[in-house]
Amino acid sequence: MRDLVKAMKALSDETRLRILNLLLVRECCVCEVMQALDISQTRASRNLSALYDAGFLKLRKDGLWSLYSIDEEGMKPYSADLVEAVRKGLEGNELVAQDRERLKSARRVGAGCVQKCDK
Amino acid sequence: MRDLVKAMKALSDETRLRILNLLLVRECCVCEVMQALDISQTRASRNLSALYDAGFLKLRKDGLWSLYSIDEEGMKPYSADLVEAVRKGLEGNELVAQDRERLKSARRVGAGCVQKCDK
DNA sequence: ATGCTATAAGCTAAAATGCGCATATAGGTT
DNA sequence: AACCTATATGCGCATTTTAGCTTATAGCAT
Repeated sequence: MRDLVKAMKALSDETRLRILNLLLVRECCVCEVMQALDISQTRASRNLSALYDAGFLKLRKDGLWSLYSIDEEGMKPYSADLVEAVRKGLEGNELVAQDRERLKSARRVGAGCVQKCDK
Repeated sequence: MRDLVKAMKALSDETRLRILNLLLVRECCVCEVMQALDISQTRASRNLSALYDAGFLKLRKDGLWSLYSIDEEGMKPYSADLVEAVRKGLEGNELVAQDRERLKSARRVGAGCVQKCDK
């Protein structure tokens, strides 16, 4: 029950739903999320952590980068249903479409991305 | 998006998950929920309203009683998925099993139920 | 009409949450 | 070594949420 409530809480925030939407496209590092959603580093990192703690994401380190992606295999069965419901619920939404669009031009290789992008 | 967040928020609370669990068994009035979960009238009423506002429930009035039930037909497709995920997520949980058990002895016909049960 | 009952709603305090600022950590480069 | 960069975290504050107490509303009975 505790875990279920935690999972639901993780999904009951617009920023985190937008992040999940990005990760439904592909694995992302924190600074790509910052760029695509146009949010601060703190905000991106904290909300990614929340989704991770709730069991939706897995984390892979590559040098300086933390690469988050949806943990298809590892997550609980009901969590997979929740992700599917989110996917359905976000379908046709204007904002998340823009986020996906911006993700295309987001770059992991940017020098000083964090300092430039943070607000 | 707003609606999806609202739906998730509605499900990100233990009391409301327990209420949903009761309604998965059958239609309930507020005072049956009070009895089954052993919670106050205010708490039962407020949390039922939250689930209703989020689009999960329908309401039927019968004299003094407000009868809430899961709005299978009326709810959005993704909401049905969410309810299914909750059902799965609560499976085997001790507390919700007890709640279901207590629901069996909860009575809508009790005289002065609210005054007696409230805490 | 009055009285009783089930539910809803206003007000309030307590608790939880979100996020910015600053700082810490850790991997990379020179 | 010193320095830069991506990410994580402690702290504080503002906002939101929860739930109790009280009161209001509305249906039923007498």
